Amino acid sequence: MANPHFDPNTTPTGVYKPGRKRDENLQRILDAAEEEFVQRGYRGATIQAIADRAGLPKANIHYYFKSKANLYTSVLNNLLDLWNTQFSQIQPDDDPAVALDRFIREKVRISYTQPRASKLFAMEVIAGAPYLGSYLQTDIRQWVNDRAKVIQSWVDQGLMKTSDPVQLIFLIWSSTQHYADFETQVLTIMDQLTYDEATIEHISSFLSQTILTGCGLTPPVT
Amino acid sequence: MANPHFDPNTTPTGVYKPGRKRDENLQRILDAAEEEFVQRGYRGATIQAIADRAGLPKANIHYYFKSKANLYTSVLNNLLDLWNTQFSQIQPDDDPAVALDRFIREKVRISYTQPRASKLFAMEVIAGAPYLGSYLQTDIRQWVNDRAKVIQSWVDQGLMKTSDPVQLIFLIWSSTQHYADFETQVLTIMDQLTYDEATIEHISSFLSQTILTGCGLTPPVT
DNA sequence: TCAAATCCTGACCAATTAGTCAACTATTTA
DNA sequence: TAAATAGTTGACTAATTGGTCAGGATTTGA
Repeated sequence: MANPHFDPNTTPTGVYKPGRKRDENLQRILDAAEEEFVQRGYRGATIQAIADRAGLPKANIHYYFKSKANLYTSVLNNLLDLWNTQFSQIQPDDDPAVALDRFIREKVRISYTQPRASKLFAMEVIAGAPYLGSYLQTDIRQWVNDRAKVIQSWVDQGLMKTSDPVQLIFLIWSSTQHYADFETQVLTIMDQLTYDEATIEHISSFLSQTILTGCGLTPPVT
Repeated sequence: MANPHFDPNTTPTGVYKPGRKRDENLQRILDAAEEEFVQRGYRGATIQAIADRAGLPKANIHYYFKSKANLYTSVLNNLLDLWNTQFSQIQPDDDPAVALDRFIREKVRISYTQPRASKLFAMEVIAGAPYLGSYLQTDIRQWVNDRAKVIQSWVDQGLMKTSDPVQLIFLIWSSTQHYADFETQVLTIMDQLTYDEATIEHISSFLSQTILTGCGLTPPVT
């Protein structure tokens, strides 16, 4: 069959038939594309470079993704999916010290295991979020507001102190994200080639200790 | 004279003669280039787009900068210069609460007045710092280590607590930088179009309050 | 087994890219 | 004023870009 352009989740006939090399190739391409987009930005990344990295001919990329924009949004959607399934919820009847400590540790761990996802998200937002704009206005805004309400309920119950739950989320967000996004700088300054388990534990404990104390909480013993 | 390529700080004959339209054009180009590099990345930015933004013909850009790489490094150097002249020193005999509060406020203010410089630096580091590598290993590493030593001396004097001065600098760095780099996201979530003086004051106070308390300090009254 | 479905890819194309250059104008200076 | 210097720019080039396409190879299922 001639090559009709199609959505990455459907086959040329529009009927999804799993298996074959499809899944494997899709993953290779998405993986290569993520790395190229992080290193070069959307416009700077080339299909040819993505193809080379994936070990496939360029035309094969266009067999799976109808355009560069389509490939990019697929990578971004992958990232947001991963992200939505990684973080525990926080609840008004949780112990704030335990819940915030767990959140900080989860976030640092993701910076360690999925640094490219963090970096790609950062690149996109810094560039003005041309492809993510609607997510920021709906999903992410909702995500922050929901958590801010829980934190406010803890404050109202007299369990912790903070003058602005939204800024507290930004503080946790930025300080943890930093270890992924500024990996190059952090590792250079810390004289290390890569993060290891001990470093991750050290960073998590430092951030948990400092931020929780800053909110009048006693960090849980771990 | 035919157009010899030359360093942005020398004229075609290699003898600097100030004045004329030179300085004005250089500034227009550097300004336009900074914006394009932030929005599109190094590889994604085009000389044509920079020329259009600066209101000059493309060939004129190449009259002032011999190559795209030369223009990019000029923009980066501009950024590092600005940055080196903006921050107060901190000293072992300073009051840590006052010094850290001032540092946090200076850093937030620069995120507000110079967001593009912060963003460009972030893009470069996220992409792996291909053009900044040596600065990270020398200047910036030194900058962090010097300040870490001062903080450690405060800890040793019993004036404050922190388990790791380097991580504390990262915490201040990341949480303040966040308001420049993630401007788009922060403004969306906070339901604002731009930062204003009141917001900057609110953010600075929140960060100072939380981080200083986290280090066992009492934030100075402002 | 064999036809349909899926997958693969070299060759091609129009548009865009960074960079060049020669010919020009404008300004300075002696 | 005239020669030297500085600044300007349209037209060009070779290389690269995202995307197309025809035709072939491989896999599947009835």
